[in-house]
Amino acid sequence: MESSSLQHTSLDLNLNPFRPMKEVPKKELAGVLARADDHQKESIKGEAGFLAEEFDRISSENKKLTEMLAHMRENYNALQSHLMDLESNNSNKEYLVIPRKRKADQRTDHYGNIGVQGNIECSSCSDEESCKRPKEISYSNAKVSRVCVRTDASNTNLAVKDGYQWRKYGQKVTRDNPSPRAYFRCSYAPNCPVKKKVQRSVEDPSVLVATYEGEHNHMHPSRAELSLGSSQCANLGSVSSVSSMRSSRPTVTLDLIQTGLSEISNKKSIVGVEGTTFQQVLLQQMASSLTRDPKFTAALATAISGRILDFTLN
DNA sequence: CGAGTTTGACCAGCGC
DNA sequence: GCGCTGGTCAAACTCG
Repeated sequence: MESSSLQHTSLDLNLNPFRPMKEVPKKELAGVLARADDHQKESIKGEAGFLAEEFDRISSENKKLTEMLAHMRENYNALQSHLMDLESNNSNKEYLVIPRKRKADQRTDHYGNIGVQGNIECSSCSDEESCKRPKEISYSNAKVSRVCVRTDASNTNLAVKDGYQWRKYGQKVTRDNPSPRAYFRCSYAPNCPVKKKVQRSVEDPSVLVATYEGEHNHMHPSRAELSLGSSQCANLGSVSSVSSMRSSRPTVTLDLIQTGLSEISNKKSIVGVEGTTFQQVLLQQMASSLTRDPKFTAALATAISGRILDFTLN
């Protein structure tokens, strides 16, 4: 995310009553007003006064909301810079929190692979007891990264397009999340040890959380295509390059609905895309919440009619 | 027919 | 030891 994504989020509702109205049929309104008698004019004026007050009140609310938004934006920028600092500090550390370590991860699977943590394989372990690891292990090669992908919540497909070729080998419903977790292996290269777990976020079912383990031992498919002259779309690159962090790692969110981009070349482009999509999502959410609010729509109708009355009475 | 997906069974680690 | 849980296997199935 980028601070620039929040630069243009003020609530400009175009409610300035003093703005010239080119689209109003003036002659038509003048004719209607001329036909009305004095009593009707009086009542219209009274109503117009009330509506003007109401409009002022709403305008001040709008101003307050705009100020609140600006304040939130400042807080967001401060948090963003703080996050960047933490991320840059963590990039020098290669400590990963391993929730569990199973013997199966060290054994050779039916693909002839060492487990995903093969580069930290427990060759020195003489027995089962000595193989037990502390929860926090220091090692430098194993990569664990997490990528969030925004998708349609109604879409049950757990596929996360990142340019690689994945083969699903299992699915499981976990305790902490009602949505199933899908397990994938990289099938682009026969001996690629990379595995991927995809599960919907508990907080937001429209977000798929993909956890990548290990490093690809082959060229990225898109680069292979690019080397052949195909430059149609860039890809995520090595997923490991997106993020390799601790358990408190920040995540990268791609909005595939908004952008239609399924593949992005690097972190920098992800940030850019996410900035614009974040702005779009924010605007959509604001618009939908406003249009769903009957008070707001009534106030909007009042303001519009106020403009018409201001024009006709002056 | 081969590659990929589904899904129930199985295995291993962990806590009690 | 037992039950719970996450991860993996593999037969059956689907699809192009």
